[in-house]
Amino acid sequence: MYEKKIPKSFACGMAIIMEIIGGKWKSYMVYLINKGVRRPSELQRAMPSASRRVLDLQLRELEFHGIIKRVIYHELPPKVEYYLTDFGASLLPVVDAMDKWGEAYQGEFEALMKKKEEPVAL
Amino acid sequence: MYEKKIPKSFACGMAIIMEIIGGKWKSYMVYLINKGVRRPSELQRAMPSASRRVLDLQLRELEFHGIIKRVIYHELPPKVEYYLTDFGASLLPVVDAMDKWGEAYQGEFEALMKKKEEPVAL
DNA sequence: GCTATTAGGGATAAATTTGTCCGTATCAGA
DNA sequence: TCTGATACGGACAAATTTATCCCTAATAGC
Repeated sequence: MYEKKIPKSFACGMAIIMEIIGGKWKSYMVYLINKGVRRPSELQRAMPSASRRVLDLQLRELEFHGIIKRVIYHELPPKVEYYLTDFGASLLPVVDAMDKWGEAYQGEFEALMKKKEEPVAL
Repeated sequence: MYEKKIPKSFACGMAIIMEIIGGKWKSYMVYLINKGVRRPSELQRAMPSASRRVLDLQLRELEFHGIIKRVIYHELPPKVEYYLTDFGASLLPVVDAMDKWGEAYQGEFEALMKKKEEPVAL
């Protein structure tokens, strides 16, 4: 996956959940997989700005961390589906809270950021 | 702060909250500041494994994003205190949920990771 | 024969984050 | 005078994450 050189220390709860869903698209993938978007190609269509390579890598990590389970159908063209494990499902309330906060405060956040750009009055 | 080359797109709520507390120590700092650990030197003593430089950088970003407010006392030796803004305080339930999840599932997570290291039976 | 679909890896580059080291300045105390 | 505390920034290096490009392999459709 990549040999880490700095040991991770999971001193607080945040460090653990960040290790798991800290990737750029991971939390959104958990969200989508739970919504029934199961196949890699579907996931990519749902997140067009994510590169397919990175989605694959992050799916591997979610699988490695026990959040999702990969089900392989031996068909052609290949078919794979991802499902949340029970462990992964336990994340849903948290992911949901994060998403809800983001939706609720997006306006305020963007307004704040916009103010930074305004020229300072003289 | 650093000129970003890849534009951020905040298509979903998760992306926003990740932008804000995605840094390695940010969520923990929000947590600590709320607990009353206000001065940079105190924060560092509370997180000895974080480098002071990075704490400063991430404090700047939290301030930039409107999460914390810096109060400067014009004294010597210098004194600075950080406080959560109202906007920052709105994050608390989410940060708390993340932390609680981490604490609750740390055992399960580590057990899962440990299994990966076990030799496969033949 | 081309093209597209499917899932994914190898190699590598670019972007970003984190860390290290040193320097500014001021005052207090040994 | 030397050391330590305080807060912070510059310059740079190292680690990590994300992105780009190209490859495999089987089948359906034109």
